[in-house]
Amino acid sequence: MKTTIYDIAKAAGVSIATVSKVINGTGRISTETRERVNEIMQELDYQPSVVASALTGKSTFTIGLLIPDLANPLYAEIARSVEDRGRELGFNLVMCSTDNNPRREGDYITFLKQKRVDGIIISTGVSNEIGLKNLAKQKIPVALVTRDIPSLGADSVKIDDFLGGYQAASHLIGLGHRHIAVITEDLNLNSSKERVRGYRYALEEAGIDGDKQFCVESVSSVEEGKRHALEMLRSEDSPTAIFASNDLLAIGAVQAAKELRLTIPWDLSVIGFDNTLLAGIVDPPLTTVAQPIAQMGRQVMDLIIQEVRGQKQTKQRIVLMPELIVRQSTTFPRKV
Amino acid sequence: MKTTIYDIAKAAGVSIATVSKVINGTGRISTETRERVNEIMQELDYQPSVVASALTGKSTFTIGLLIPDLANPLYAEIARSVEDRGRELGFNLVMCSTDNNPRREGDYITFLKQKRVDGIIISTGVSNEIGLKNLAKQKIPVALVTRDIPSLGADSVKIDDFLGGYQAASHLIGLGHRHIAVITEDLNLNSSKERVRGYRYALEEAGIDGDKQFCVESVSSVEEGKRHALEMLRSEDSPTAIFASNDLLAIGAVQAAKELRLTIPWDLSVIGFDNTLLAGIVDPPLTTVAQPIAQMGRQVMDLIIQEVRGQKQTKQRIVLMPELIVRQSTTFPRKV
DNA sequence: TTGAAAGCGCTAACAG
DNA sequence: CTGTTAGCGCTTTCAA
Repeated sequence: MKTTIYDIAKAAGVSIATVSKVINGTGRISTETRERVNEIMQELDYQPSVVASALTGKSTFTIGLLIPDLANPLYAEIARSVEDRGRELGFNLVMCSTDNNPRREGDYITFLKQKRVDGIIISTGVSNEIGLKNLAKQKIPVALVTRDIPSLGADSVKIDDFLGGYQAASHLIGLGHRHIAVITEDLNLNSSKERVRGYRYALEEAGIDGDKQFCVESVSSVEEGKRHALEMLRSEDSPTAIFASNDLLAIGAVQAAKELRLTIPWDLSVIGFDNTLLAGIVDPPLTTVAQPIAQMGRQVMDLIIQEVRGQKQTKQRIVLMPELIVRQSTTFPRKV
Repeated sequence: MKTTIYDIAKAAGVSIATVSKVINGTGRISTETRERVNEIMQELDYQPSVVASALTGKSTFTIGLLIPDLANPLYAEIARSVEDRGRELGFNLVMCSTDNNPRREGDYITFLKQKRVDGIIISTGVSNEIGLKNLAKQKIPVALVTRDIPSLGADSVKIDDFLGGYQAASHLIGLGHRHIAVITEDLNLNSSKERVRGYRYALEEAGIDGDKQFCVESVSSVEEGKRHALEMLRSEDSPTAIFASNDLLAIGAVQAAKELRLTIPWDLSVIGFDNTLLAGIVDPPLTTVAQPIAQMGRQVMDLIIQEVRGQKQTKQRIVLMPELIVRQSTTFPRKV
């Protein structure tokens, strides 16, 4: 049998109440008994059950994290930073990869509710908002990273996607590009939409007709990015630069260019988004718009824990600035 | 207040025992009452508390996963497949990135014990074996992926690392290489040791003196791999090929070669290990030894769940075969 | 400073 | 087929 608080109490010759108090540092206990109890707990390798303690109304000390796909480096990196901050604060993370599948999302949310997690962090794509609103109604703390759902009124941490798109396009325009295509992830995502909007804004500012540029929506994967890029590059008026709304797609574009024997950046400039591990590894290294991933993960965890602890009166929306990282996949256009 | 089994019982005009039975499908309940109870649970959006149910001795339906680093694609991919199988079976995963830090490992194990997880899957590096043996003593199911600790006698799923190393070296030797350096991860890891052993075996078989080859131990990262490769390549008798014990290190080697203006594979062949997402993305695409990651994740989860359910009498060690994936980072040596 | 006892939400005999 | 009841391990008044 697992050793319980009763075993400790008996061995120490005190009541379970006393043991409970020394565990939690509550009430007033004589140094003497405290020490004795502590020793005994050590000896018996006693681990208080958070299951039992949670049943009495305390925290479960676990947070759920919903992301599209753990195998996608962006989300793995986010998860890692969230996990780290959680550990520092004494909370564990249960991982939920949804593949942006609303059904799976729902299933996970149900699981998490049944487990009575203290809060849920959401970074997943096209959330079934109904489910989320329900959470809010049930007073389960929710926080968003990487995205925001304005109508939800939840804590959130994200970058200014509009600005990111703007920076990317401006960089290209500054280099002299006038014919800039975009491959974007699902436009139902606010973040994607904003990135494209920023891009368009930069175009307009430069007097370029945005409507005449290629703009395709793509599933977020290297293969699909490649497929779309190939199509673009094979067309009559192929672009001199491609702005991809994330690194995966950008890498697809790079591969497409190679397949067509185009040299990057001379024959084609490519700019990505996110600055994941991958961006530094492709050849040539990818110019991209960086999200401060580590910081974002840390901050959402902080937000949600504050919420859990009831230390917060107001929700907050934190917006961080993206940063253009210039590497070697962009340069001035060779052709006019 | 959260709705409880009592609320349902009252609303349905039955006892909580009855409700419990319909929830769990135990006992004999009339179709009529079952339906009524089910309806009410729906209406009230009732979620049975696994916290409470766990306290009565049932499962917590959560498994802990210890890995070195979630941000490392290999482990992210493993985690993903473990997670997927878990979901199918009704289990959640709590993520623990240890950075191979024994202290952190210990902390996580303590957390997991307190949460009363049903089992722990371990893929982390230099585990403090004492902690693990303790788990076994406390009858907490443990399973290993990617690695094995013979003295532990636990379930495990891994590939034949020796064979993998042998395949890698044989491939290179077959191409005509005679001067093959190796950059390996921490040799305290059994898997690394085996890979190197396999490599040496192939060398001997071909009558090559293994002792005269470079062999450096490196921290597992692109940067460190690069640093070591640079050193090798700058030396007098630089190798014509490098065998790296994982893709990260291999990529470092690729970058080193580029920095020295060596063309891969013509001036230098590089072969990696693991076949992560990265292998297909570097330029040139990496020849590497693949681990069947998805399958491994699935199988450990299966093993540990069987253990949890008490459906197993004997532990088992599952050894899968690695597979050489030839891409474009290897060819015959140009220089003699 | 300590302890007795009620209760958290649910399961599992055991009775009816 | 259904209900009563005694726990599961811990927290928290409330007395002592």
